[in-house]
Amino acid sequence: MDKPDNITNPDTSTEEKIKEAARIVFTGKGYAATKVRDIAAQANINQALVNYYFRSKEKLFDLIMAETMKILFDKIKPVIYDESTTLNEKISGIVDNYLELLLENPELPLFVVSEMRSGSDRLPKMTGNGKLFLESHFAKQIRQLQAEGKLNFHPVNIMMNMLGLIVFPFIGRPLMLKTGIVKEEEFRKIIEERKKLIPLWIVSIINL
Amino acid sequence: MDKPDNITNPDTSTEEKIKEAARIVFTGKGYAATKVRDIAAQANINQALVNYYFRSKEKLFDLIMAETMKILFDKIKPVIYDESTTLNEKISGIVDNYLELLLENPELPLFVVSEMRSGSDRLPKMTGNGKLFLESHFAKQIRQLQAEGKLNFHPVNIMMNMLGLIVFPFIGRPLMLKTGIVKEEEFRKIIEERKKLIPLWIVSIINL
DNA sequence: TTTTGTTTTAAACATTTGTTTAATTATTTT
DNA sequence: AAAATAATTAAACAAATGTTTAAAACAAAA
Repeated sequence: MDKPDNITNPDTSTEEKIKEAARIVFTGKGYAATKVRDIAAQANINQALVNYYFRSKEKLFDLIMAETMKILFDKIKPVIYDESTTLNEKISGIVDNYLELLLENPELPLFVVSEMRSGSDRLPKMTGNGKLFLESHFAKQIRQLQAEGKLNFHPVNIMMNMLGLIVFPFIGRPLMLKTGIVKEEEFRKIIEERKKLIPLWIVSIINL
Repeated sequence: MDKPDNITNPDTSTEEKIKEAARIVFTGKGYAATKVRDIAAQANINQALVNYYFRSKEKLFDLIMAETMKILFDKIKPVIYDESTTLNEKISGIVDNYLELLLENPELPLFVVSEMRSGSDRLPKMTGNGKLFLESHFAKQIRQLQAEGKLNFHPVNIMMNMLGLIVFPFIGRPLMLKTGIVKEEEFRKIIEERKKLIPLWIVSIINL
C-alpha cells in the first residue's frame, strides 16, 4: 500500500511545509513583521531550509503573494466571464464564492491590501488582472446598463460597493471584536446572513 | 513681531516635528516596516532625538495610534450623540464627516486595520470605544428600528455596511490604481459623488 | 561672565534578523 | 556495497536596526 504521507507526496514535503507555514505567517502578520525564524518555527524545520528551498525571504513572499492573487482571481473568473448569466446572477455568484472563500481564509483581504500600500515596492504586476476584469462579460453588462441610462453614478461604484460589502467585515473583524461591537460567535452567522442580503442590496443600489 | 516659527512654538518644536514625521511614516508603512531612521530622516533630525523625546519606537507608536483613534472617534461622537437628529440625518453626518476626513488622510483606514490584526499585541484598549458607540443615540435609534420590526437583519449590518461603503475605497485604492480599474484623477470625483450616494444607499438598504 | 541645565550630535553598542557555510545525515544511483 | 547526490543541521556571519553614551553646542539662570 502507498503511504499517503510519503516523502514524495508534495503535500508533506519539506518544500510544501515551508510554503504552507509561510502562507500562514505572512498572511497573519504581513511581510515586514514576519521573521524567517517564525516561518521555520511554524513549519517545524531548520531555519536554513527556508533559504535552501526558496533563496530568500522576499522570493518566498513573492511566491505566496502571487498564489494568493491567483486564488482570488480564479475564484471569480468563471463567474464574470460566463456569458449565459444575467448581471444579477453574476453578483450572487461573486458574493457566494467570495464569502465562502473568506470564511475559510479570513485574513486574506487584510493581507492583500496591507501589502499593496501606496509607496510599497515589491508588488506583482497587477495591470493584467485589471484588464482581465475590464474585458469580462460582467464589465460589459455594467457598461451596457450605463449605455441604457439605467445607472445614476460612475460604474466603478458597483465594484467598490460589492467588494466593500463583501470584504469589509473581514477587514474590520479584529477591530469589531476588539471594540466589542460584535462577538466572535455572531460573526459567522452574520456573514451567512449576508450571503443572501448583499446581492439584494447591490441590486437595490443599482436600481435606485 | 512674534516669529510664527519660534522655538517655543509647539508646531515647530523638535518634539512636534518628530511626532508629525512619525505619523506620516507609521501611517504610510505600518509599525513593522517603519525604521526609527525613517522617522528621523522624515523629520530632518538626528536619530537619537527620537529616543531622547519618546523613549522608544513602541512608545512613540502607541502615542500616534492613540491620537489617531481619538481623531477618528471625535469625528463622529458629536454626530452619533446628537439627540435632536433623525437616524437618516446621522447617517449623512457620519458619511460627510468621514469622507471629508479621509480625503485629507487617505491612509488612515488601512493604517488602523493593519495594526489591528487578530494575533497582534500592542493594541490600545478599545472596549471603551465600543461602549461609547453602543451607548450612543445612534445605536439607540437602530435598536428602536429593530424593536419596531422594521429591520430585516442583524443591526450590526448597518454598521458594517456604512463603514464598508465609506472606508473601502480608501483601503482598496492602491489596489484599484495598480490594477488600472480606477485612475488617480477620477478617484476624488468618485468620492465626492459618494458623499451624496452612500446615505441614499444605506437608507435604501435599511428599508428593504 | 560664569555656571547650570537642556538639546543636539556622532559614534558606539547590543540585539535582531536574513543569509551562508561547513559538516552530518539521508537518499539515490551506479 | 560504494559512490554520488540531496537534504538537514548547528553554527557563524554580516547587515539592519533600536537604543545608549559621551561629548559638544546651545540656552537659561545666577
